[in-house]
Amino acid sequence: MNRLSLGFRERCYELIRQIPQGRVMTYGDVALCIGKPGAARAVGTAMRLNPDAPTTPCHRVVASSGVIGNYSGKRGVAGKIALLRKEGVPISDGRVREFGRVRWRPT
DNA sequence: GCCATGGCTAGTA
DNA sequence: GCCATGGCTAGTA
Repeated sequence: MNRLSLGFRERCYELIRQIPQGRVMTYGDVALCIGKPGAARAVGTAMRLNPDAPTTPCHRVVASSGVIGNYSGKRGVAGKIALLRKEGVPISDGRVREFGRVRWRPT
């Protein structure tokens, strides 16, 4: 499947499937990486419509501030936090700690 | 086509 | 203020 033929949502999903366990990306970086700078909010929409969370790991996408952000999968934000913690992402007070180290960008 | 609705955010105050 | 989605309506054919 040629990635240029994929729609916005599929491009998002394909990208976030590359995020390693224990790491996160921001909505804005996802937008940037698929060539749609400024579409952070639309990335949120795509994540909301993710048909198979958490297999397609939309829980690994957080706000640019390090704040966890929303989650429409099982158990909502609590579920998102639980998944991330299980994967080794340090979280307290609703934000990712050591954000600089945990934040991931494709190489 | 228009409009409302969001898992948002850079940049002002 | 931005952008993809989805629902709905004029207004054409």
